Amino acid sequence: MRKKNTRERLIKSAIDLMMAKGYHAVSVNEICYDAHVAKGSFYHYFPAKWDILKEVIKARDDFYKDLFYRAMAADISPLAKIRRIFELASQDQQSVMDATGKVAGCTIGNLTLELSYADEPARQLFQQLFADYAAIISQALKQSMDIGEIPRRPALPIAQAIFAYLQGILLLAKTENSPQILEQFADGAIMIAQGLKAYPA
Amino acid sequence: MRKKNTRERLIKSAIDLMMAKGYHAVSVNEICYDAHVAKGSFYHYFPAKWDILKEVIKARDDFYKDLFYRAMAADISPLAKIRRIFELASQDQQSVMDATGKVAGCTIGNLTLELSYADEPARQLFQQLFADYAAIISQALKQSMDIGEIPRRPALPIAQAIFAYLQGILLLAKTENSPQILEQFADGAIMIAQGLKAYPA
DNA sequence: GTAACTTTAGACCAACCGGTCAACTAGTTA
DNA sequence: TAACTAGTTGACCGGTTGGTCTAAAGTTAC
Repeated sequence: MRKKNTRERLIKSAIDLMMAKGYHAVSVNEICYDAHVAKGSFYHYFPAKWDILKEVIKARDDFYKDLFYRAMAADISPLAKIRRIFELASQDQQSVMDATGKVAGCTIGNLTLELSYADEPARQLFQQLFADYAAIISQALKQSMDIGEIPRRPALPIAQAIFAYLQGILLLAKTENSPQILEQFADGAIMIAQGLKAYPA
Repeated sequence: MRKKNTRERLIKSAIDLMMAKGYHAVSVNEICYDAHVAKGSFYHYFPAKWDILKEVIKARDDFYKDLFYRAMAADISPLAKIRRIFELASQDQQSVMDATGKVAGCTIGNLTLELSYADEPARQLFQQLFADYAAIISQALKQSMDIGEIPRRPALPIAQAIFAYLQGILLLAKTENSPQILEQFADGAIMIAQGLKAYPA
């Protein structure tokens, strides 16, 4: 048969389903049904279920990195860029909610919680991704220090704290099923940026 | 036969396993095996798997509420009480790590992410629990305002932000597999307490 | 036209899932 | 001691899981 976009459709279905329900709660059959693909085709493209999970993580990571970089590229003050991350995340959650009726939270964070206890390789992968996001935030913090917007001090731990705060607010938005919460609580990140000292070495 | 502590053993095993692996990833068989109980006995005490999950949530909620109240009861400044929550959480994660080699994170937060998308009653339960924790933190914030430690303003949203931050830091501690992170980043909560304004009504 | 190769299809597999059930055991009461 | 009851057991149920496999269909090259 024609070598159509079967693989892409499978990945798209896997993304949609795993964003909503996580990894274990989504079955291979379910992905295949959603993508209108037979099971044999699934295993033609992916050696195991784990392999499509990697694609899901990659796709979501790309999406979030783009979101972060969009915030960084805005022509606003460095601190406002950090606030912008929360605003863009709020819009993202709003669009998911419009489509599904539910706030899904951050797929990366969700999968981290689900997998990183039992699956050490997965934990290390997520650790790396977290470090990437913190590094992006760290850039904005350094810019902010350069222009005297906030006091100069080690930026990375502050960036980690802000990213953790973002994840916590995403969890809150999920339990409240309210995307606006991300905007409402964005100021917390600014407070951390302004006030948090580096943690003791 | 003797009406021993079968029920309690099942609950204990369920707590241990679900703290580590979540809900879906733990099977009834696994709980029974761990508790040295036959499957029939499980369903003698619990109508369904969901019912033992409720016991797990209740037990962990009791534990965390006790942790929060211990922090509140300490003879220290209100802001220091909030910091104390992070210290106690750090000790808790450390003890879990000593026993299992892994940081488990907050069971309530973990189960929230796993269940609250597909299971609306569960989501509402977690929403209530979150509100309870925020209410406790809110008390400390009000005390802090009373003594002029922080500026007076609506306490509840600030408490919500601090609780969200705690959850985010717990996620970070889990990905880094490092309990100390909770202490290292406790200051972020103080920054939120000092600086965050109430969100727009 | 046909050979070689890729893609698709779904029946099939052992293992496991949550849950049921009838038989059985032990302690309590009469 | 006989009846009753609470507690225990594991075989068993239909359904689903992740994953396999063979055969057919589509595509390409000669």
